[in-house]
Amino acid sequence: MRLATWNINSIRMRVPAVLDWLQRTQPDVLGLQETKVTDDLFPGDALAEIGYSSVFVGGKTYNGVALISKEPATDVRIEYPLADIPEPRLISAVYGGIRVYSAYFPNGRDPESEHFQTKLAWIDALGQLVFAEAQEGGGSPTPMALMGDFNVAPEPRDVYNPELMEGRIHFTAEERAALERLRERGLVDAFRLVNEEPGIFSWWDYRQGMFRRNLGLRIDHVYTTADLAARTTGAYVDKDERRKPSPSDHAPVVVDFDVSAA
DNA sequence: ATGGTGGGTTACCCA
Repeated sequence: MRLATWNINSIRMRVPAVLDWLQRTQPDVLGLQETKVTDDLFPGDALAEIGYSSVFVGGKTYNGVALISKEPATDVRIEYPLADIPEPRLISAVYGGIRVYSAYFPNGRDPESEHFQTKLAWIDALGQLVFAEAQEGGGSPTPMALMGDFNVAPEPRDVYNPELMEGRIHFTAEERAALERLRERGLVDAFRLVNEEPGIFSWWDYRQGMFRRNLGLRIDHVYTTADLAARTTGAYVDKDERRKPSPSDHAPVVVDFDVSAA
């Protein structure tokens, strides 16, 4: 099973890029963030023409998330407001018995701002929600893949200059601790199970030639429950996509799982 | 410390 996550920074600006990428990459499920489109204008028809079905929730100008899949989604949940943030930042659905989330974590803006505290509260509320959903029904927990733009670089090897970035937005101790709490509860950074090198990033600021100089952050993640993580077979960031004309500021992150005997 | 770039029902916007 191939899962992918991509902050697309306007789906309408990049319909041809998404169609081309899907056809070349063939993910089973792609989570998109920052679709920046109302539901009536989501390009579901163009995706359906290449064999992908879509579920989505969005709004004008900001935010918006979607799940694009080969097999139709079941038990779709549009999950907001979360922690009192009334923005479409979370959607999930079940594919092959796995609940897959596309999540757009709040940016936080500045560690001194109220938006930063709201971000931390949102992450903790997300943790409460996903584990509660996994336990529904009382039997064995539903396997899960929580993927999206987390807006947090979890470790020093995930930022281009740990000393410079320490304490700045996306790399504060508080944000790292919030992700650590997700991992302590059983989620695993599947990417890092198979790809341990430093200097692998998923986002580069549009400004100051940051991409050209490879000054970025790894803030887009695929966190899975341990049962699924144990089946991780590969992971990569599709940096070529960020090189193209008019790219999103994020590159797609792809993680493969062998679920054949699951 | 600032601003650079780029998205979008172009805003004292947000990333």
